[in-house]
Amino acid sequence: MNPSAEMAEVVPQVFTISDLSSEFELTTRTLRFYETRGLLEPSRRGQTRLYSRRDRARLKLILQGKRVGFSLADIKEMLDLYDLKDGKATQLRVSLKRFKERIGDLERQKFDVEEAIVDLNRTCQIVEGMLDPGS
Amino acid sequence: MNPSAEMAEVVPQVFTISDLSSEFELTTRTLRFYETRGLLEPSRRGQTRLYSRRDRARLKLILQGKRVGFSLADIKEMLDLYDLKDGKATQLRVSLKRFKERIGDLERQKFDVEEAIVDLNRTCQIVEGMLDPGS
DNA sequence: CCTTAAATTGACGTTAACGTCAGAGTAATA
DNA sequence: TATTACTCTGACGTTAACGTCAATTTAAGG
Repeated sequence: MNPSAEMAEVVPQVFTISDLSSEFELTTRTLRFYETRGLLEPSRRGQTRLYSRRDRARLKLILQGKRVGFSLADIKEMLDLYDLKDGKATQLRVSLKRFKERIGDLERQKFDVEEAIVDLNRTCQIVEGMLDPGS
Repeated sequence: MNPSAEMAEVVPQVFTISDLSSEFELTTRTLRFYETRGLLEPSRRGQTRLYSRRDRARLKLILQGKRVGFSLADIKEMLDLYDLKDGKATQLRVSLKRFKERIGDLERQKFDVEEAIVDLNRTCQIVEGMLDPGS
């Protein structure tokens, strides 16, 4: 009745919540939180969550998304898109569009940060001038 | 009894809350909020707030601080430092230190953003490869 | 003086992404 | 089997920087 999980399993096929939390340095609270937000849906053995390798892969995608600044809501939408197996190309195109938009945002962000740096450097020079004995 | 404010005042000496809110494109709520946080303390005519040119100057500093990413709490501390007239050089040195720390933060931020951009560009290329008719 | 426009305070709401208990059940180990 | 060690759910808390009423007061203009 359960063709998998009864053969040899040298490589972990399932993970507990603390396996994943320690592997990715997240709290268990975070993993459960992601679940309530629909980003993960591990199976259960009784009450206890069992994460599959697929769940783990999704988690990796989630963290990648976070690293580049997507919100959890954005990430969920994109993950959901990938789950729709049909029209895959369309889904990819949708995500691609999002990615490029995000790159645009990031570049604006970079610009702002650069401006702020210039600004602050200028201010520093002024202040240093005020502190400078020669004047 | 009031040596100023009774002579010629071609240049506005006082500002209402809406003067400042429209000049700097803030809501009046924001100005009152800054006051509750101790960033501003305009005088009153009855209940009504009257902002002096000095208040306006402080507001400018607040907005500059915000632009480069300081929190309101940071800004308050620095403004308070400037108000202590003695040991001015020391105060300046303190602020200067803050500024440089902030520049460090900003540079790290810039680095992260750049990394994210690279990351996303890589991902885009992969996805584009998947969409590309030529395998 | 009357009307309308502007100002006031206070209290509660918002958003994101979790943190922090609390109380209770369950799994692994000696 | 006892004792840890882990897990579960649910509810409320947190942080920043304001936004959004609501009920009143006050100011300005004709």
